[in-house]
Amino acid sequence: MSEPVALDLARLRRSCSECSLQMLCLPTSVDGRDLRRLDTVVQRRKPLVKGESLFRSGDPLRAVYVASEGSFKTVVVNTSGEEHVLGFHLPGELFGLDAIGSGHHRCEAVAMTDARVCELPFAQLTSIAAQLPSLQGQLLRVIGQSADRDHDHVDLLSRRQAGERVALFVHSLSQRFRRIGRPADDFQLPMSRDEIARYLGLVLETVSRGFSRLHEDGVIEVRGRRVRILDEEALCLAANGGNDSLTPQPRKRDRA
Amino acid sequence: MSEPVALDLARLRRSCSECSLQMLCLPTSVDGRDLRRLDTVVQRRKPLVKGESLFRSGDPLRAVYVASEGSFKTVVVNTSGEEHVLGFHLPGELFGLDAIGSGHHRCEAVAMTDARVCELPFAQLTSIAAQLPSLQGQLLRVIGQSADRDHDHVDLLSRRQAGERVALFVHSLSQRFRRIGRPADDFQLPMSRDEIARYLGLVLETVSRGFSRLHEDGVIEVRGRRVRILDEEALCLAANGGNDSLTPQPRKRDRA
DNA sequence: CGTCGACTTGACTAAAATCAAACCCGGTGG
DNA sequence: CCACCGGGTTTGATTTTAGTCAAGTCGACG
Repeated sequence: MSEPVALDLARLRRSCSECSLQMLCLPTSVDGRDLRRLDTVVQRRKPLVKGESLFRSGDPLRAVYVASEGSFKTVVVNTSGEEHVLGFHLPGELFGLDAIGSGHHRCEAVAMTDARVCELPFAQLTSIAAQLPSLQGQLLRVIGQSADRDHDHVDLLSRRQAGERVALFVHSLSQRFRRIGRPADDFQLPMSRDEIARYLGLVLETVSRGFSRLHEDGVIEVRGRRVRILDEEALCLAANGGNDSLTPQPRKRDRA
Repeated sequence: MSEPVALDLARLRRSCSECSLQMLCLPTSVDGRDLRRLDTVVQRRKPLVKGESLFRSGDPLRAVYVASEGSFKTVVVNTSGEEHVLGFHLPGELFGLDAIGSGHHRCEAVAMTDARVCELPFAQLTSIAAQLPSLQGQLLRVIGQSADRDHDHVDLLSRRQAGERVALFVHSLSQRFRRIGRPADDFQLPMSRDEIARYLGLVLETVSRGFSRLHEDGVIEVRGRRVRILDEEALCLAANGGNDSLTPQPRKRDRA
């Protein structure tokens, strides 16, 4: 009975090895038949090119998604035509959950780079979850984690100082890179300054100045979208309003 | 077969008639035995006095809550000691879902007025949901709606102009009052200016000025916490950056 | 090698935070 | 009944901050 299970596990792990959904796709206690059934749910999708939309505001909830390659942003455009970025989604992070409440997507998902996604049809997912308690639990947890990210976003937006927002953004992005198994102190930003700005509730110039400031304070190294974290502790400090000490007086002081 | 069901429904409806969880507690297609089982989950809790906490940051997930009387706020205090308000919870609105992702609460829930809550132990809720597909669906939906509220909050915080945030806040609060069966154009705010400010990412003086401005523009009537909406359309307009037209030039113009 | 888009930097302006003073209102006690 | 708190709120004057406008710079790509 455990022979075919091992095979299925190996295959699934191979296809989703870097995926945040491992814990969703591979509940700890499921037998071979369940696993095989689960396997049928995950669908490969054709690749998307940079700028292409995966779903749009108003689309009915069909599936939730995970990028296996590339990154996405979810955005809303308000009545005045401004675009707000609700979230960034790195490879391996689940997104598209925004439609669960109403049955329709409230935002648009756009590929920030060429990308490839796995699609999990929602109806099938829930119907299988109904028969598989461990999957139900995992599903709830993953949804909850997505809500946690929204809370982090709110926390970010509530910071008064623009510099704090930028620092916290860099730091949390770093953490997320670590979680998906990539270097946390040296990475390439998949998004533009403008997109960061629309995520942080700032304008792009202010974001740029934030990066520059962190750079000249020796906290990070920035060249365009390439970021390297030199002093994580200082970064945390800067994210919590502690960077006053670095260039304290606005008076004519070079540094230290 | 339909006789005993009708009785249970009547009793449940009576106890939760104003409750947003009606659709969770009363799935459309459940038989009498299921209903009775669900009934056992909901627990009445002793009343809380103003300022009392229902749960604190770090507490393990035990239950989710609905106030039957009174209102709550959920807050986080960051490292610098500032308190951010993550959400306001009117009677009938579900809260406490923030712990689903990690198993621990990430924020603190405080009664803004004397209050009374219903408690839904989470473990029981999910185990029953596992046997009751319609309840599982309702549970997901309610969680999704909670995420929708977070998105609205993000949307609010992304607005550039302080006036827009205040206007949008008043408007969305008005909608929520309507949904719980209270007058949407004449209500008492359960929270202070300071709490609103911490929710909107502003300082209390700015919030106060926002209210005053809406008042003198004839959009709402404000006296302390009493709010009456005079012109809903103008309120929506103000929430979307359209109130420039009311007092356009900063030059020395009295009004119209 | 030139062009274009993304990013940086600077000077100025608009907006919100801060600091500080009144105000209003509900409650208390003379 | 009225004087007097005291908290929450409003309002005003000033300072700080981020937004705006406008040049530049950098780098990728044809």
